Amino acid sequence: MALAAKYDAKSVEEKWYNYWMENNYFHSEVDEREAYTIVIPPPNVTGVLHMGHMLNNTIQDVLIRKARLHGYNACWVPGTDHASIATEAKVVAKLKEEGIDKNSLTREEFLEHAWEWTHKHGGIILEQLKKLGASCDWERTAFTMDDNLSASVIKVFVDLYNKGLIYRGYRMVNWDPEAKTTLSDEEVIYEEKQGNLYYLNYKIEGSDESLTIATTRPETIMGDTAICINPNDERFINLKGKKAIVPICNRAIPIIEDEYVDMEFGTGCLKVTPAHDQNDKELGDKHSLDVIDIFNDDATLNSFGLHYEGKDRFVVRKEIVKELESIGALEKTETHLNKVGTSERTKAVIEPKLSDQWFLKMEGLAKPALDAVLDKDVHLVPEKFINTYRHWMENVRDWNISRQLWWGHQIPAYFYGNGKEDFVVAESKEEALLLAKEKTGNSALTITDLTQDPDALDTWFSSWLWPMSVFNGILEPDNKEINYYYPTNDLVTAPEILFFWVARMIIAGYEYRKEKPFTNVYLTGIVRDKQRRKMSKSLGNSPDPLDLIDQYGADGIRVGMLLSSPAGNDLMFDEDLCKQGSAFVNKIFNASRLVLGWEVDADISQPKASEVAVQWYRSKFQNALLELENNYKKYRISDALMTTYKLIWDDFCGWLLEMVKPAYQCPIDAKTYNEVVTILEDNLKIVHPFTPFISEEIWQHIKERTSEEALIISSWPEISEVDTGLIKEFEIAADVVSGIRTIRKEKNIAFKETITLSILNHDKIANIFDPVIVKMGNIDTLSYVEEKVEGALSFRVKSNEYFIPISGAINVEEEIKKLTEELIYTEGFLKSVQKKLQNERFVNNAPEQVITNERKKEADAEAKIATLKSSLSGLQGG
RNA sequence: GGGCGCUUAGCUCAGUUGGUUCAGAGCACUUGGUUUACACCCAAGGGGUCAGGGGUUCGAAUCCCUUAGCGCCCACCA
Repeated sequence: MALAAKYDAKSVEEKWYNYWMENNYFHSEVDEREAYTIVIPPPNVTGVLHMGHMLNNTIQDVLIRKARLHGYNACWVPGTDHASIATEAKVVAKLKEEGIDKNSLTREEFLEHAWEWTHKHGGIILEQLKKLGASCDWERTAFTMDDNLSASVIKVFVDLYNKGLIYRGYRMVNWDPEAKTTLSDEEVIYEEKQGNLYYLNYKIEGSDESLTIATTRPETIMGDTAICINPNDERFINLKGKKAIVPICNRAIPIIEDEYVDMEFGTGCLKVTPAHDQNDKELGDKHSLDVIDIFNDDATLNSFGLHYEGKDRFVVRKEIVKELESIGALEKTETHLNKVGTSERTKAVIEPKLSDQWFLKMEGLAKPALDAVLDKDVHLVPEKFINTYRHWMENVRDWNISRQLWWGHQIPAYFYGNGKEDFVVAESKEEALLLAKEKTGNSALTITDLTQDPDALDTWFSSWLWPMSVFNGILEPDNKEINYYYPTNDLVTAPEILFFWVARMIIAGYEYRKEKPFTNVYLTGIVRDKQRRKMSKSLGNSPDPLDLIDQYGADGIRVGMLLSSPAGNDLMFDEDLCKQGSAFVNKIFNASRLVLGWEVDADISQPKASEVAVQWYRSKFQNALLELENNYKKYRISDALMTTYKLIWDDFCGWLLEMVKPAYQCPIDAKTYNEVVTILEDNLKIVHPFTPFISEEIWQHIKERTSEEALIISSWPEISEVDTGLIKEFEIAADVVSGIRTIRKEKNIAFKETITLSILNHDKIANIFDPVIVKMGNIDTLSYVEEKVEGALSFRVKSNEYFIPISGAINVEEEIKKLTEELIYTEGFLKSVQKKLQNERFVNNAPEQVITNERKKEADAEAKIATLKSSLSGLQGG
């Protein structure tokens, strides 16, 4: 069956994806081959594909397809993440639309809605990945809340608790009043915002004096439990030991002294609100101050807020400033730039809040994970991230792992009483009961006396186990899959989650398998638009990936995305890149159509030009294979693509096919045809990771193939020695062809018109590619001459001269001018080389190789100058 | 405030340990061509003081110092 006149990406892509699926090529089972494993960074279960996913997963697919071709047992494990806070927020919003308030539901009822939502929207993103061509082992699709993955999480929690690494603490945490949960430090984004610094007067108890403090948060004065000054501050000596009266609430609070206070900032007087500021909390602990929490969970004021009770903190801020002004307590207001923490998910301004939370001690755990990266046991690509990683790991703080959410893994802690320590941690409630009985000595306890901690675990507390839990390596640490697939090979992810996820996976890997989870971490950049803005839903500057696939084809997008995406550098996405990608696909298609459309005649012998052309291309191909190996080894995927692109576009299409192409409507000899088809097949193999669909399409068109012979499971071409001499010799021939084209253009000689070429060289050795020159230059006779050809146009390649006699007058003046320019340039060049060689210090210090090269350059230039001069004198004389 | 990185052609980027004509690639651009696979084509061509300044060296895009601009990470200054 001949190839269609036009390439139809859509039907071809669907056809081959189905074929691959039907034949189970993506599926991997443990066998005797070496494994090559990638676990997908699990996208949010209810998310949709965005450009970042496109880039990320294209790279993973390139790597996995290449590994598959290399004969590895390639396994790409797909899956999704329950994304506790993001998903819960979506479900809450959806319920709200239906007029249902989350608080009116029981946990069980809410979870039912959440599961319903998950089943409805979950996995959409995985279907989208199929459109991209992702060759994931779909039978292994995992979800962080699958039974065994959940059990793994619980088991790990219990284990870490028993090791004393998980503890419960009353701490200042980041509170998201919108989602009504705590956040880890990493989930808080600090933004610089223009705010105000308010100067407030506090009266001194029992006197007419007052002091002035500066604060950015006047609404928190109801929570003030002290004023703090620096003991060395002479301005305030008279205040020592006295008390100040908080305006509005008229409460007396002590004036304490601590060197923590910066005498230069504000007024040198600080109000202390231990319930709502980390530093104030520390001061409070140090000086045993009262703690007054004035906020409800939604950041409205509680009864301590007096007449502001029930109002939002920002409303109160405005109103209280007015009230303070009216009673003369507001000294002045200054604008002030400060960093405001906001929730990564809800964008709400974070409120520091004291509460009981679960923490994981990180310091000891982090050590092996830090060493692994520093020792390059785990290799970060690009390496610039090592520094960032080290900095974080050396300063790692305890991880707040509890969230006040329902959607997720419920913390396996069971309370049997109201005391702070009245709980046990166990994998099941039954087990918990036994432990509780043991701990309390109260054998009368029953299961109903136990209440499980309502909090859920941070999402990352499940994803940090991902490379192990997808192979069930936590529950069954010795199962054959985990032993076979782990450690995985490459992880491809965004630098944004280096700490959230990558670092923690390394930590978990060493803790639970005494081994790294992966060998290489390829960190992609952020996909931005042409104006360098991050692509985001809110900006509306992100194209819909599926629309792009419709328009340019999946192969086209894959190429487009990879054309400009060096590791760790952001990708400036431009749809023109996709155009270039689909143009490349089109080029492959048309070249194949040409080759496969040739009529073959077994009786014609192979032309010399074809024979040498094929030899040359094989060398170029080998050379490209070497380059590709190097590119892939360094994860320079864009470079690997460009190497392949140029090989196919320029060398294969531009040169090889033109050199072996038979005359119009003439058949091709069988030998050349077979060789070119084999070459085409090799090309398809190396381009397959980038453009899986078109390559499989052409591959299957070349001949009938069994399911064992599909391109996707064929083999990467073998590397053999490169004939660099052949490549160099060809370059000379190509230069000659180029010289001929230039003359044709200058003199307006149509390609159809044949010309005669005479070559004057000193050793008279014919270039093996002369037949190519004849064909590509449309030469009627090519001959070697001993003397210059009079009245002919000429050009030089290296020290050879090429003459093309032209009927009709040649412009002597013009020729002289051209030759003179060339002469001047060459002489200048020679001079600079000679200057170098005459420099004693150069000759003494430079390596021999460099000097030899310079001498060769000198000799070449001298020879060329001699040729040019004799040509010139010939012209001028005649 | 601390740390890290970046700045090379109109755009996106290469440029290994300083050394061949090293100032490159792709795209874009200009000019010309095309009934013979592809205008998603072919050929030829223009275009950069390698951010500025200083230094080391026989030799610097490459190493060192410095200035400017940009980006990222970390940090509790009210």
